[in-house]
Amino acid sequence: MSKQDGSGRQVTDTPTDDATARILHVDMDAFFASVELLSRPELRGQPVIVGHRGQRSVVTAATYEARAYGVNSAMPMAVALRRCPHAVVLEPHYDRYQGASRQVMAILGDVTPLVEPLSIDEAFLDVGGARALFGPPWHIGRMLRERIHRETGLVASVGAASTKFVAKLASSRAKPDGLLVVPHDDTLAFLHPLPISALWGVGRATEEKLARLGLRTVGDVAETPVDALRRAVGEAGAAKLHALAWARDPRSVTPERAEKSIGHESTYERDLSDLSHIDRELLRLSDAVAKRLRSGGWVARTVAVKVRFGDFTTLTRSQTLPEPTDVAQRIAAEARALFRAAGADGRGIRLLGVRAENLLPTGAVERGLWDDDEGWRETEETMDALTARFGSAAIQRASLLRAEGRRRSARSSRDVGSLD
DNA sequence: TCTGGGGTCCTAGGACCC
DNA sequence: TCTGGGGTCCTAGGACCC
Repeated sequence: MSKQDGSGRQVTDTPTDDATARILHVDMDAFFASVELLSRPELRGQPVIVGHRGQRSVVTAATYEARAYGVNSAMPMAVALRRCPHAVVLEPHYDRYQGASRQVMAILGDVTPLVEPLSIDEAFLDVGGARALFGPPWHIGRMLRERIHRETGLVASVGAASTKFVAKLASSRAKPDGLLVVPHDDTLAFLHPLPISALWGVGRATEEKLARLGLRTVGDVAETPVDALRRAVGEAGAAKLHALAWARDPRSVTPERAEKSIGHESTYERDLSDLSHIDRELLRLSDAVAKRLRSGGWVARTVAVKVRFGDFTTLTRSQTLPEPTDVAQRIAAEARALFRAAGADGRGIRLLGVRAENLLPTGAVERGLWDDDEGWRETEETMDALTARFGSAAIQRASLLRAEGRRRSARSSRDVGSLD
């Protein structure tokens, strides 16, 4: 591992020529707040919070100066301002963050096409093939940090390791404004002393379950038999946790990932109770969903609504449609029916949400590529056309659906047979 | 402390099929 | 006639991540 500065944090300029650390995790520091400071340079060095000032709003982002007062993302704004009354609160500007994100992702794309954006402000890179051009991972990390700062005025931290999971841990350890390379041979020494909450997928609930088994560190999880973990966190969770605790993470960097659902939701300053108002909101949310479906080239087979009441209890209801849609009125009609069937009216509504699930590429039905009974019509021409238009990730999903279509087709022909 | 909005993944039960 | 085990889909809810 690279050397450390006085605070125990790894500094950036220690050459570590280690080709095993081929996965980079690039994570922007206090991203939204930093973007805001670009247009408000006079606020540098002050505690700044990004978020609405509403009764029910939360902190979207905070500068490190604000974090020193115990202010964090997702914290209720009221709490944040109690902790740091003199903080400057700025309204978010998502279009600016999108723009900055595109700039940063473009810089990453100059190093390798193997860039997988994880969110608006972080991405994985596989630099295994970029070594000949750009040098070892630490050198690429340093170059990226410099370029990002020079060209956008923003600060990124970078972690490098042999797996995604450890690379991400490395970048968070390097923050703020740092670079940390964890060579393969140092991985377990780096990983095992960390608290279990460092494991991906371990939040408060899982942490408490594991604490009941007496587990505190990642090393503790590594030494626990999978069977014992399974009883605490279930089948998939146990396998995943145990693997991660031994730094086994087979996930590769995959640049294109098809969306699986598209949704919008709103929390209201005052609870809604008027049904016509609720219907208008469901239409507004459905319209936003439908617009994004159409611009992404999707139709949805399933519509889901989410309702949160004044007491914060939450329910979801969903319905798979006889035919997929990207039409706002159709989605809204389903959302309204689901809302009524849930028996939710009469109580104060704090939040409404509409989500489209089970997405299919648009035009598949109309062009005869998809049939509700037969699924995908598998011809070379249709598959080529689909791949060209939607990318391979969408087509992977499509072939799953095609298999489903075959089963359904088999079922319906049996049904016909039984009627004879 | 009193809890946003965008998502993903997992579990569990019932329906249905072989 | 009564029965088992395995698989998938659909739905609801919950945990988690940024």
